[in-house]
Amino acid sequence: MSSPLPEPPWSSVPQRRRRRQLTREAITEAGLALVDAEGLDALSMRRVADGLDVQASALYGHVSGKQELIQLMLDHVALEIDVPDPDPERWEEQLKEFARSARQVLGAHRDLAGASLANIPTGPNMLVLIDRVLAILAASGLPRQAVAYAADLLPQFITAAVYEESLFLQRLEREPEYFERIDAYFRAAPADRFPVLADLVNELTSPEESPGARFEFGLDVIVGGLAAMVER
Amino acid sequence: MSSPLPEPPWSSVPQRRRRRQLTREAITEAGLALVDAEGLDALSMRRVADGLDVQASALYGHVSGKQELIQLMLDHVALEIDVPDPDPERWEEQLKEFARSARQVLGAHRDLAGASLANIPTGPNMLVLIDRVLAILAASGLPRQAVAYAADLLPQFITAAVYEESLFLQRLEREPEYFERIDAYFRAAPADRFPVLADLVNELTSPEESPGARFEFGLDVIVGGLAAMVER
DNA sequence: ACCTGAACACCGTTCAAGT
DNA sequence: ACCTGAACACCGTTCAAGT
Repeated sequence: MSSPLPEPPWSSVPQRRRRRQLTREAITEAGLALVDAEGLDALSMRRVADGLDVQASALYGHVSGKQELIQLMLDHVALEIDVPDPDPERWEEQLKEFARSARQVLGAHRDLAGASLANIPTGPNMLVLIDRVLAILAASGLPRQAVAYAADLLPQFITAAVYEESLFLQRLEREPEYFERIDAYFRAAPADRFPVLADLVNELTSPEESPGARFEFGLDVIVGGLAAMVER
Repeated sequence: MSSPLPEPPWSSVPQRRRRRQLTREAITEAGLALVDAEGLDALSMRRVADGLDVQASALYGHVSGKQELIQLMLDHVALEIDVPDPDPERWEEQLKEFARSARQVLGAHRDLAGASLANIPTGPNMLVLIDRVLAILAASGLPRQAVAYAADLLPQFITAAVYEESLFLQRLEREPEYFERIDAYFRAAPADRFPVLADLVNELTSPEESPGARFEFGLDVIVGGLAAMVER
């Protein structure tokens, strides 16, 4: 058998090399880039692989599957959320500061929040986040079981609220007349069959008077409800 | 050409006829039966069609697609949710009665609640539901904008809470040792890096002392938070 | 009018084969 | 050790063709 010929000098050109080594981090960031660009529905192992110039099956050497990829993405994002160090005098405002930071960070990744609802995140960064939120709650004077439940309720509210906001924004983006359509739908509800709805149609359909007013309302309700439970 | 032969008497046997006419209602119920049996992930146009002994493409003569099917399923379920007639003296307890009924009805259909988060339902039965919940809120003395926002917040809480409960139950069903795994995971968190979490690990991992205690806590927080906003 | 059959453009995941 | 290529068992949706 003849020895293989040496590679001619121009042969290295066509094989465009991958920009970076395939790692869990690279895969995670490619997944986030995809969600940022096109939303959660577009997230597939095949398209993440495309973004890294590899075959989908190559990803399985680094992550166990789509579920783990989503967990890695959520944990990556969790790192950016700010939680203040506990100050027992200001626990209510501090919970709101955490919630606003979480809303901003999560909201920057389209409807990624939906993945957080479907797939309760438990990565290392998420543990740190929970510990820091628990610290604020523990300084509130709430009973211990209430502290534990509140650490579940508040993130659940944040995630659900951000998810619905982002779905709304995404839909508006893809279908600019969407707002007018649901507006018209509510206004078309006959007052004899839907008396209260008809009476409140302006409040139900009017845009938020300030950005995040609806989110701030939910925050006021929940933090206010917790404050009412503090034993005095 | 020869005339076609008459059908022999035994030929009608093998063509097993469909049990009922294909209608939106039949499709909706087949979808619910599938979700009840196997959960939201198993819901596909092809499998719904299988359950009705038709091809998937046949469904598109009755519903515009999977999104509309989900809307029909949610609206079908909404009909079963009880909302009391408004009594201004009891608005707080009445909101809780609605929430408990919604939890029970939604929770009976596995993780269908997830579809309600992803796909904000707006069918006719849902409109009636919103009108009736708004009626209770309108009798509370809350400001009008707060009434409108609360009619969003409360269902959002219910849906998110039921969704997470059902995902947990579903996971327990498929992986009976799941509870012990997350239990061990939380207990393994080192106290020097997660001091508050380690301190509260019993409260975080212990099962609910009574069924729905976690749901009732969220309900207390939200309804209590709303009560604190009533102008007096 | 309503359903079938085939097709199109996708999925997640596995696994033998290559290098 | 790590990636490719091919395969398996699925998706939602469209559309010409049948009855």
